[in-house]
Amino acid sequence: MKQSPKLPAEKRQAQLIEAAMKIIYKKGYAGATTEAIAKQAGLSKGALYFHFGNKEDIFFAVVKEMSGRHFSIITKSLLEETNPQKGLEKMIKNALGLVAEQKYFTLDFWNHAKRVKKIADYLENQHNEIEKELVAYLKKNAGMTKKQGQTLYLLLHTLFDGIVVRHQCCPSCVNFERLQKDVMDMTKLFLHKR
Amino acid sequence: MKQSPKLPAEKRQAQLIEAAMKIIYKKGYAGATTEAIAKQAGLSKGALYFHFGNKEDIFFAVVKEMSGRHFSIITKSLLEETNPQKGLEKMIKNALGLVAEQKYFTLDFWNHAKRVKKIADYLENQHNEIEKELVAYLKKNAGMTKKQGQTLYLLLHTLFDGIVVRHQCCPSCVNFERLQKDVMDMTKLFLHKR
DNA sequence: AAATGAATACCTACTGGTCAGTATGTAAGT
DNA sequence: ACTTACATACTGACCAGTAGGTATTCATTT
Repeated sequence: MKQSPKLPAEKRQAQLIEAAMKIIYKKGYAGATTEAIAKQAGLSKGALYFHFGNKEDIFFAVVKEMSGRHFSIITKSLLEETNPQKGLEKMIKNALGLVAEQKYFTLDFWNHAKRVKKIADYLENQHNEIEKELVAYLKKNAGMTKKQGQTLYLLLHTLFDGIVVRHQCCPSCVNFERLQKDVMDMTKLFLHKR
Repeated sequence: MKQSPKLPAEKRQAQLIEAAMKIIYKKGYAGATTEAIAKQAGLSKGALYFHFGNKEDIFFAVVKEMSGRHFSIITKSLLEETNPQKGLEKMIKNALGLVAEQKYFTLDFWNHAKRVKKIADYLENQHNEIEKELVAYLKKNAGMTKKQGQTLYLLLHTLFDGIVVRHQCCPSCVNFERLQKDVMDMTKLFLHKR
């Protein structure tokens, strides 16, 4: 293999992260060999290791990238609507869109991430950040208390996680439209009952 | 190591299955070496392989055993109550009890199971069997149509899955009592709104 | 009752494949 | 010429599965 022209570190790393995301998504963490990741990026394993200390660092970089994208999509959805019902609906719709388009974390990601403390901590922190955003949004636009906002978030997150699992374990069972409607009903109930 | 006295095949296999369950629960499928499983059973790897063809067969046997126990707990809960609200509550309570007591499938189980067709098929079949039981129960005791029963099951199952995920990714986030109450509210809503 | 032989359930040492990570070489760029 | 980003060949740890050995058990024979 001819040596690739050099690239600035951050461009090269972004390329490697994209490649790793694809392979890990497809084969799971264990199945994603560093060889396969390097090949997907059109580079050598040596190049991969030049940029990342070990396989776990690669995975962490992938998780951060994906998590950042999710965060961005969610907060953007909320920002676009001041009506709480509409804001939540848009958020739910877009979040489920990620799953349907196979752009969200899989069971395998979770399974590995939770075993690595720094990654688990990072994801928990992201979880808290999103919660903060939503709670602030609901407080401002729906007059909810912090506690109520947190409860709604937990419930929605739980439903969402469940949908991810269902989608992966039994794709034919999951009717996204139906579930989206149910999740929205839940949201409505919560907004009007508190 | 002194050779263990012989046991009837089914007793020995049950012993190995229990051992495998423990180790796989603790370390995940990949982390559960055949050596560790054998050691947990107080036997040798050779003995393990005498009874099971390969590691996957061991895992399949474990999944079947656990799944059978879940099925039994769920159907028993329903049988004990003819009042639908009470029956569902008992079922939900006992199901969540499995999770809280760390007796239910983990992300790791799912993650591996879904990659092995015969296991995925088996679990899907179990899923359908439980659905049948619940649908029949709701039809008989709540006058629900099959479709409605199926929808409620999917929703409950989704919530349940989400709770499993939450519990594993962030144990401190999961207030079982709170979530149980929310799940029951969901159920109530469904029972009264249809 | 004790001895013997056969079957089989179990044990131990081994094999070979896999792959994360590394040492060394070299091409790209200044 | 020098630095560094990248490539290649290699290393060693790990572990599922296997081959050969042996202890346990039961049935038969003495």
